[in-house]
Amino acid sequence: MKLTEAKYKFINSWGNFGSQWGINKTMGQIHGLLLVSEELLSAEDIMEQLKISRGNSNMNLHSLMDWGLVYKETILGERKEFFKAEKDIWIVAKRVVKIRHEKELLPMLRLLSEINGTDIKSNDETEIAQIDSFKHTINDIEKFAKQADTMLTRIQNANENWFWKSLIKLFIKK
Amino acid sequence: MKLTEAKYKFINSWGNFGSQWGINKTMGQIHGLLLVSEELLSAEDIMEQLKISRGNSNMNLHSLMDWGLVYKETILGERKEFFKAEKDIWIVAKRVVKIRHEKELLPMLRLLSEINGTDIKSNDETEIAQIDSFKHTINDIEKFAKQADTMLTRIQNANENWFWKSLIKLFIKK
DNA sequence: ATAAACTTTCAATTTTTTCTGAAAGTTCAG
DNA sequence: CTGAACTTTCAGAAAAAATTGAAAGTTTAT
Repeated sequence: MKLTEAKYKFINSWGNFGSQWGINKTMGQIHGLLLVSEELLSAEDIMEQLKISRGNSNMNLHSLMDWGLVYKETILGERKEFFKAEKDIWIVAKRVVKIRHEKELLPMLRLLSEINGTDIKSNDETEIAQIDSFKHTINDIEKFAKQADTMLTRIQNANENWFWKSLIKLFIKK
Repeated sequence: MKLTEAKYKFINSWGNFGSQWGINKTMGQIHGLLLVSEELLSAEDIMEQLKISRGNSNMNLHSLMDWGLVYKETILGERKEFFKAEKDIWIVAKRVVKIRHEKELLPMLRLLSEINGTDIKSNDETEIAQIDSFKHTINDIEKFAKQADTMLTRIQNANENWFWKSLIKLFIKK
């Protein structure tokens, strides 16, 4: 296989992969391209290599920077901005987990706790009978969500080697 | 708060939540509705309550069944099909993890191993210098993906209480 | 102060995804 | 059989998401 071909395959696959993780396809492709590029790339390089427009390139680079997956760098004497990817996959995963935690789990937790904290009333006979079961369901979900929340928070501060080693030990000891 | 209002809020939020987990909004809403309904619901009930079309209701119920999140039931003497949700959130989470594992991680693993298993060649001087670094990157990613794969596979067989208890212990002992 | 080099923005367009609803298909009681 | 009750399908419509590209904005060297 040619290097170019391998890179191309990887970049595309990384794009699809990303699009299932709340990162759109182009965003994933840009990250993929930067992952397999040793050199820094400019917005223009990216436009050319991925055949995308200036605006698209710019917008997604900024999203990637917001997510903390890509960094901006300057080369002395050059006017342009250059970019490089975070290549430590553990860090990449932690960043993705962090963002999704904030964007998805926290709002859900807020809602669940709001529902659980409110008195639920009804005038209708049939409905009154259902209140208990409803509260029970919501409560179960909240418990689960809280466990997940604790977990995700802790992963933020975990060290990779320790994390995998411990997890594997955990599952083996079973 | 009225029960109806609380349910409505939950269903909507569950829909949005789902749409970030590879489950489209309506699919999430149907699951949410079934989660907070004690009784079995028919496709028609769902259409009415969520104000969606027959086709939409049918299609998404089938997707939910494919995911293993909803079951079909029959009521003796009734011609219609009725549905109920899997209410054990641990099972729900495991099912979602399983599907995403298969749909997302496995294809990525296949690609990575393909790339890692192939000899990468090039005629271009500059490219030759890059091959090592490329292989290194892909290899790192593959290692990570394999760890995740092992983990996810094991979660499939884990028992909820044991899982959370062990994980929490793990993070505290740190 | 100017212009070249570069970045950002955003309305309009394109692409992708989801939804509708009517028609076709199935099942079953009589 | 027949037709009523119910389910499935799918082409077209609608909605949502992503992309373009040109214009506006910024920065820097001179």
